[in-house]
Amino acid sequence: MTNKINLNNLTKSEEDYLKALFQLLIEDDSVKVGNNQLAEYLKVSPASTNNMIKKLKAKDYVISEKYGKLDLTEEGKAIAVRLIRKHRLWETFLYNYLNFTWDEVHDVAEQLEHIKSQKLIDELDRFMDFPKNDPHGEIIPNADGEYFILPRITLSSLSEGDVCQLVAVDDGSVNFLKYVSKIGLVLSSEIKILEIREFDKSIRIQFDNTVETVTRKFADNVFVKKVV
Amino acid sequence: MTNKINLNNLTKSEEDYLKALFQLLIEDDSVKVGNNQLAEYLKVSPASTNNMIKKLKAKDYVISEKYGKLDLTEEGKAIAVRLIRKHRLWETFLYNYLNFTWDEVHDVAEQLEHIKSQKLIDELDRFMDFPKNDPHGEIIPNADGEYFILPRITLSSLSEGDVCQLVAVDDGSVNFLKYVSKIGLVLSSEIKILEIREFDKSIRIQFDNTVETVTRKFADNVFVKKVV
DNA sequence: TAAAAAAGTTAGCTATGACTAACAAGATAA
DNA sequence: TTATCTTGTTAGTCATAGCTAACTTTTTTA
Ligand SMILES: [Mn+2]
Ligand SMILES: [Mn+2]
Ligand SMILES: [Mn+2]
Ligand SMILES: [Mn+2]
Repeated sequence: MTNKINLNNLTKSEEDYLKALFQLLIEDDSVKVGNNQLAEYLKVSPASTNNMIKKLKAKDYVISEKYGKLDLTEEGKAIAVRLIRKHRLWETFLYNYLNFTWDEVHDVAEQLEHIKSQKLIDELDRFMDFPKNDPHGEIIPNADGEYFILPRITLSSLSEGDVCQLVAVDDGSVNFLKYVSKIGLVLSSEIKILEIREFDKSIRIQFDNTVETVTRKFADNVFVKKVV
Repeated sequence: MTNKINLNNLTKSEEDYLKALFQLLIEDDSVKVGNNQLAEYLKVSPASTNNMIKKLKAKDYVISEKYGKLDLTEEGKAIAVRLIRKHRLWETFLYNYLNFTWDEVHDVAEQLEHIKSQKLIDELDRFMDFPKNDPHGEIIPNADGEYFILPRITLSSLSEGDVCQLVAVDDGSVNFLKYVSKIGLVLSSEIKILEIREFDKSIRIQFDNTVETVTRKFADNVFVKKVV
């Protein structure tokens, strides 16, 4: 009787629900996650999530009381972290070896993360010499299933005159990523906040001798660490 | 209106059926393929294949008359060939870059061949510098969808005294492939037929200073070209 | 604190892709 | 040529995973 978690008898859907719940639980730190919120995140109906949550509770991956909020068991979390590890390793492979761009990697990694083979992911990791971060700057969970969150704040939380360094970008929107690339921002870019316009909260930033004005919504998706 | 075939709206099952039918049609050259034969090959019930064939006929990938034999349309064939291309490119990647063994690649490639991304497969091909053969010796169909069959005969078809070179092995059985590796046979091995025992058709062969006796069944799965 | 809104649940439907059991058509053999 | 076997088809069932519509519970607001 080993202690190893069996990742191999979950459907693609079950995996996606566990990963989504994990991501909602860490995003809104300590804020409870509800059924409808999960439904909206996954773009399915509340009836669908309610149904799946029942199944995942029966399998001891999810905990919740009737009409109550959702939580993951340790096993549920472990499965989610392994999926995130696979997702980010594949994104790194596509980006570093197969000429995929920032905005192209996510959708294909969404498919590749469900391939069932422990050896495949171990060897991919070794082949790339155990990368630490994915192309969007996020930390890749290690083989032991340890999940670390990059210390970061959003660009929108800074004040005029602050200087920061780009550490990660949200990879949820292709259009956003194309936009980031187009204006020339890359990981580690040093960004100075020139001006925050009170009227619409738009922000004038400077980096690499470029000056751009970006919206608050844009700045919410850019993660930085403060330098000055 | 382009001439391109849309590979992206087929389910995994539909793809597997088209590929299976293609492989049966080229294996038993010109011999007709029936519903039950396809069912046995795919290890599903005849009712299941009958059902799927109806769907594939409606989509114009398969041709057949009621109670008649099965055939693929040009479009059906093109989809099958593209799947085989993906399968063999992934096997090559796993074998050449990720330390997978001969017998390990097939099952994972069965999953990877269904990932939907044209760029992924084009770039994987380029990354490996356009390999011509997969790890079992089979020819990888090119990007234009051309399918070539390796000129070959089975080891079992040779006579005493013949000398041949191993060009491919059947990749259907893990146990068979492990056995081939264990006795030391590799692609391009030069094999001499020392003796064919009439009693049970077992064959004594010699290669690289090794002498082995193999069964007829084994020799049926070893593909060679005659040297002498 | 009662009404309204939001959140969660249930019932019943659909599609896909398996299955078994019963049946029909075609091929083979006596 | 008729009986038998093989092959193919159909009907009906199940599991998975979606959906809508109706309902219940909880939370918020007036
Ligand atoms: Mn991603
Ligand atoms: Mn996914
Ligand atoms: Mn194979
Ligand atoms: Mn397949």
